[in-house]
Amino acid sequence: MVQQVGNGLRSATVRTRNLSQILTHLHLEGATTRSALGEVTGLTRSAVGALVGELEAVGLVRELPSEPNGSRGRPSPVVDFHDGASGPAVLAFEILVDSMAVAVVGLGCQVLSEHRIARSREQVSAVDTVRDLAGMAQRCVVEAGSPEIIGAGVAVAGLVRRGGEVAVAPNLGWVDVALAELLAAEFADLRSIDVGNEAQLAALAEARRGVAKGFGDLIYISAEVGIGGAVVSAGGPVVGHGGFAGEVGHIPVNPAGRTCACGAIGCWETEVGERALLRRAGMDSDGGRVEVGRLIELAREGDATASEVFRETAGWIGFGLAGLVNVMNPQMVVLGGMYREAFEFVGDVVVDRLATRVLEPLRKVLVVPSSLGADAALLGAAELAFDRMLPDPVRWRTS
Amino acid sequence: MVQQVGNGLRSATVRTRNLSQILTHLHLEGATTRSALGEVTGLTRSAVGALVGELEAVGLVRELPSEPNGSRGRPSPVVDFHDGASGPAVLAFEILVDSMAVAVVGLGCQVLSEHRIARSREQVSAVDTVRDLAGMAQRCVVEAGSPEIIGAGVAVAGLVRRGGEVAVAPNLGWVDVALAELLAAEFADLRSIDVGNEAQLAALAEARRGVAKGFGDLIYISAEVGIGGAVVSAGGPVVGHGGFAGEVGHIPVNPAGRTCACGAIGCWETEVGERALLRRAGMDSDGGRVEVGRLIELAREGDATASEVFRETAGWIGFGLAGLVNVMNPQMVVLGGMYREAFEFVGDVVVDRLATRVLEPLRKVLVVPSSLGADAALLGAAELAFDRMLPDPVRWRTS
DNA sequence: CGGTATTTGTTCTAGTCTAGAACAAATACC
DNA sequence: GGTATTTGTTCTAGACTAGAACAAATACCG
Repeated sequence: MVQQVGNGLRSATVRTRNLSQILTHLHLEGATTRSALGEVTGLTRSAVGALVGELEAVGLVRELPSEPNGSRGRPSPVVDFHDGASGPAVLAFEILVDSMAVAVVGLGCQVLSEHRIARSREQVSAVDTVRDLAGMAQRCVVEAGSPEIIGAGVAVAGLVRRGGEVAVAPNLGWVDVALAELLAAEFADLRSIDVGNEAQLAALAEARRGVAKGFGDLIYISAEVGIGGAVVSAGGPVVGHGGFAGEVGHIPVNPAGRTCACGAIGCWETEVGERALLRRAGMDSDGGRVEVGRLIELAREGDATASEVFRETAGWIGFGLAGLVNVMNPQMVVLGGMYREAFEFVGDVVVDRLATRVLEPLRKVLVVPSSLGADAALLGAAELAFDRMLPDPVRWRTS
Repeated sequence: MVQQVGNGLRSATVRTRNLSQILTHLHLEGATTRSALGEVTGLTRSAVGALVGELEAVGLVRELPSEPNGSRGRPSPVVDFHDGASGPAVLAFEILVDSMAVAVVGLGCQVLSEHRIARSREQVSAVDTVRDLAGMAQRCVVEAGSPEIIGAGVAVAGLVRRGGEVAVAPNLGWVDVALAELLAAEFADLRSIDVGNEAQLAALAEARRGVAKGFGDLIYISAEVGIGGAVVSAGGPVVGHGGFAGEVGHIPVNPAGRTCACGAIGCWETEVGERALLRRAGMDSDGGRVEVGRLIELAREGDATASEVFRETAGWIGFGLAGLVNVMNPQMVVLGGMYREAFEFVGDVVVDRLATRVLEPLRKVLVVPSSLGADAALLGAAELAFDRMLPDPVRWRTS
């Protein structure tokens, strides 16, 4: 246990934590009654009343008039967030290899507006990317009704340091990009800008609002141009010392395998990446998302070659996942990106492979497609932004 | 973030957390002054005085008279634990394939007495094992001066469920053993008995008191009969959904490899386990610890074959570790067991292999031998026991 | 339709716990 | 011996919730 200096508790801490617990519960679980909030927190009715009163006073929540609910006793009023632009919101940004997205998101992860654009895989500089995002963001904010923006989160396809710099994003052609600073220059009023890796943020979103909600231990596999991943353990992200955890594409799986783009031989990505899939199908390895879509369509049409390609690839997916499952002991593996699209052609083989390669006590692991799909990383970016405010919501709101 | 019901804070929580923070700090960092405890916690002198007073009143700490320390100002008294049997202690048990150990351990992980015995690899039943441990424990307690025993921790070479049952320990021949219950039957007065995997507990000990102290993200490799491992992330253990995380020996590294004892093909253990090492050296694969010791001696004497065997094996160690490092992004990898003994013959090659196979931003990872050595798991078991009491020490002490 | 039962909101006081001021004590320095 | 500095002790103020008492709002029952 890493101990932090200066963490002695005091009355003010009590208040702050209780306010945070109530707001966080509403953020994750949705509107609920004051009475239920008492049960959730274990606090008395008077304490909950005062805490909700304070959150309401600073405009973070609203109390709806109580209505009869068919049971005896005084009905309890419902505590909810404000609709739309009446409450605070965050900006969520997503920068992938062939697309960019911006959303304005309110508490409860209410998407107030969202814009997504495709772009070519030609590598665009960070400066140009941020300029484009700024334009999209302005339009998004206006379209959302110009809510108060309290922060921003950014999901990037690359390795992101804890401080928010993009150390390297090979498929974007970026090295040592201070992305948070570039965005801060465009959005001078933002109080916080946090940057994270897209797979880690997608995992965060699936754990809170997607297929993995309620699962404290999971692995998320992001299969876009590269193979990325993320681990959630005991409800929290495993980011590692530098923030770079999750590079599952570079797990060595075959000492006699192919040379990877990273320079090593036999990485998992050389067997299950987009290029590997297309190569195995005898298609243009550089065919990108379009060719992958074609392959999926061929498989849906019953094309034997396409089906066999997915079967073989699924074997390798299972091969690499077996190691991850043996090491991390997750409840669930969530497949995103192209393996979410192709889940029907790979799911069973992956499960079979895990059944033979994972130790028996660890074998009860669910393998599922992402439910948030293309929005996973964007919602994760929004959560990242909210996580700055939720620990001390009233202070954030009043300063 | 997984939210827990009933976690509202109140005045009593403030007191409990502050008492815990002080005692935990002393447990991990050793005796220090009241004034320094004020700096550590951020609390006022009067608050710290009252908290230390309460810990002293229940016999958990003692305040040594202050002495001039050469600087101006009133010297601050030192807060320390009681010596030896005057303070509370825990029982630490360790059950490996060819040895058993028991220790009596006081706060601050002061080993008051320790007994360790070798035993054959013939599989001994859990019931017989516990009976033997009970005898050892009684002798240990007496030898330690019969301190008050407040709990017990057990490190086992096997897969341990969160609830403390040994799901399977292949090398012990155990399946579904309720070890905590067996021990509870022998030690009716114990307030708690917690069981954990030996690699996870060794990692805990190294992170708190060993070579990895202060490192929040690390990987521990236990190389005994089998290859086990553990991950510590952000200062906390990664145990996974069922508590079974860390089975690094069964990471698949070679699809064309050998059949593992677990039934799969190409597991890491088939290339870096004890039997693999001995096989590669042309020795008796069942030669065990003695033959490994001989191989190390041969290498020390300059035997070219022995050195080459270690070099080749180190390549495989690095091959598998590269995946772990890419996924977990640790600051440090700690090698225990036989690779701690043989570190001088494997360390450099492991580092070289990581340098070529780990992504550049993740490459700054230290590879070091365990400093706690054979005691690591035992001390980890003691920490496990203390972790039951430390969150609410006064309640533990007075009820 | 009035009385009863139940559940929750509001008001208020009691209690816990630390913050911080004021003064005391114990040192080193001049 | 006086001054400066640091920390301990004592005490009151303030923050915050616990919980009692009463009020309000419902459903149920005869």
